[in-house]
Amino acid sequence: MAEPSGSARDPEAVSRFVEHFAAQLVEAGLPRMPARVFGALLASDTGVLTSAQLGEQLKISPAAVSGAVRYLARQRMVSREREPGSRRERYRVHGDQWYEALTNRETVIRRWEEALREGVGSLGPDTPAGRRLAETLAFFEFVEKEVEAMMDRWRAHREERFGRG
Amino acid sequence: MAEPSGSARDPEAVSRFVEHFAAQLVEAGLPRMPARVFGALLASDTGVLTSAQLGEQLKISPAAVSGAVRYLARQRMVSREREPGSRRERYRVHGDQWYEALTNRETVIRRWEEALREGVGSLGPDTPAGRRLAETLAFFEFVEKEVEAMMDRWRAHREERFGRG
DNA sequence: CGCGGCATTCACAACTTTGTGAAGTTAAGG
DNA sequence: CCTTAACTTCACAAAGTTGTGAATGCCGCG
Repeated sequence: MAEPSGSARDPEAVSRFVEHFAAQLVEAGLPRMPARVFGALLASDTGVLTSAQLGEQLKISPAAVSGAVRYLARQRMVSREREPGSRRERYRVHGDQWYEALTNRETVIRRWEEALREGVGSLGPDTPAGRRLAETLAFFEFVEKEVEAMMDRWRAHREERFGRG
Repeated sequence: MAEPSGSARDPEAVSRFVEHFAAQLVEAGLPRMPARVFGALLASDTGVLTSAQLGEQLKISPAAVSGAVRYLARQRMVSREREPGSRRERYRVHGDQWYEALTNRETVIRRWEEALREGVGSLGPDTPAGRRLAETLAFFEFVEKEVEAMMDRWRAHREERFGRG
C-alpha cells in the first residue's frame, strides 16, 4: 500500500486499481474493455479523459476505445462531450450519474417481468407453475418500487454526507 | 396466447416461456445452459425435475445438465436432493429461496466494495479520484444495508399476499 | 460381490466474442 | 476547397467459451 504523496499520482497504483476493479465488473457481466475504460475514468482525477488518453493508459487501439465508449454511453454509464474547437472527444463519469445508471438495471427487471407475465398467461394463473411465476413476478414488481424509494433516501443521505456533488 | 385447459400442460407453451425467459437471463449475464435449466425448473409444476427430464425437455446432453446444475447450485439458485433409494438426483427451485439468492448479488457488491476500498487507500482519500471512489463505496455500503431491510419488508408483504409458501 | 443405471469428468470441436489494422467519414483550420 | 486530425466502421484473425461424446466413477440392488 504505497503512500500517495500529495499531488503525484503513481501510475502503477492507478493501473492496479483499474485492473482489479474492472475484473470485478467483468465477473458481474460487463464486457472487458468497457469495464477497463470505466475503471480508468473512475480513477482519473477529473473524471474526464480523452480517447487518446484512454488508449495510451490502457494500451488499447482507438477502435477498442471507440467500442467500449459506445457501450458505456448506451448504458448511460458515461457521457460524451465535444471539446470545443477541436474534434477531440472527452468522456466523463458524473460521480452520481453513473450509479443512477447502474440502478437502470431496472430496465433488466422490466424485461424479466414481461417474460414472467407472458409465462403466467400462457401457463395459466391457477396452475402450480403459474402461481410460482406470479409470485416471482410480484417480487420483481415489489423490488422495482422499493428501489425508487431507496434512491431517494440515498440522495438525501449523500447530500448530508458529501454535500451536493 | 393459448388457453391452458385445466391440467394439460402445453409443452410448446412451456418451451416458449422457458426460452424467452432464459434469453433475458442470458442478457443479464447468466450463461445459457444454466439459464435454460433454471427456466425449466421455474416453469415446472412441482418445481422439481430430474436430470433426465431436464435433458429431454431442453434437448441437451447429460454433461450439459451436469454443468448447468453445478453452476446454479453454486449460486444457490437451486438445491439438489437425492431421490431416496435411487442414484437419481432431483433439482429444485424453492419458490422463495431463489430470489433470496438473487439478492446474494450482495456477494458481488462486497467484491466491488473491496476493490474500491483498495483504490481509496492507494490513491489517497484526499485526492479528487480518491474522493470519487469513496463516494461510490459509500453508495454500495448504503445499498447493502437497504437491501437487507427491503427483503424483510418483502417477506412480510409476501406472507400477507400469498400466505407462507 | 458384481451388475446396471446415473452422474460426472475430460478432451475436443463448433461457435461466439473480442480486439486489431486499415479504410472510411466528418469537421476544423488554413 | 483542400488538408489533416480526430473518431468510427469493417473484415478478419486470435482467443475464449460452450456443449458434446466417450470414458470414468459411484452406488443401490440383486
